[in-house]
Amino acid sequence: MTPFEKRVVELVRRIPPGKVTTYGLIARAAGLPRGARMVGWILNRRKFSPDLPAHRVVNRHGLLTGKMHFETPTLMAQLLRNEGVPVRDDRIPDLDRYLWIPPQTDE
DNA sequence: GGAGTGACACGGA
DNA sequence: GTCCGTGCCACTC
Repeated sequence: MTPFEKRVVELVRRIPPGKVTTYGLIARAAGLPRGARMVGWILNRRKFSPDLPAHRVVNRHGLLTGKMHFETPTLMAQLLRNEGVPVRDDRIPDLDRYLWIPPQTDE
């Protein structure tokens, strides 16, 4: 459990329902501006824990790239819709509208 | 030690 | 909006 992983988990847990954020933003907020891939890697290891709403994390295009890593390929989009986030064709049309900017934890 | 890979981002066409 | 090439950090052969 590296400090970076902790920050990523903390940030993801802080994402309010009905909102989503991107790997790049989380990576940057966690202190690794170029570590977007690491975020996905960490979430993949942590899988989908109740304390880790990974379904609220999408890529910069609003595409649900991580859906394949959930219990079912449709679970991710299902959870988002359940929180009020419209999902069309495995992506969020109005991403900018539901985007949540994570706070800097790199103090 | 080196090469390949991944839930990505960015710039250019 | 899309596709392609490059850079990024950490992990696994």
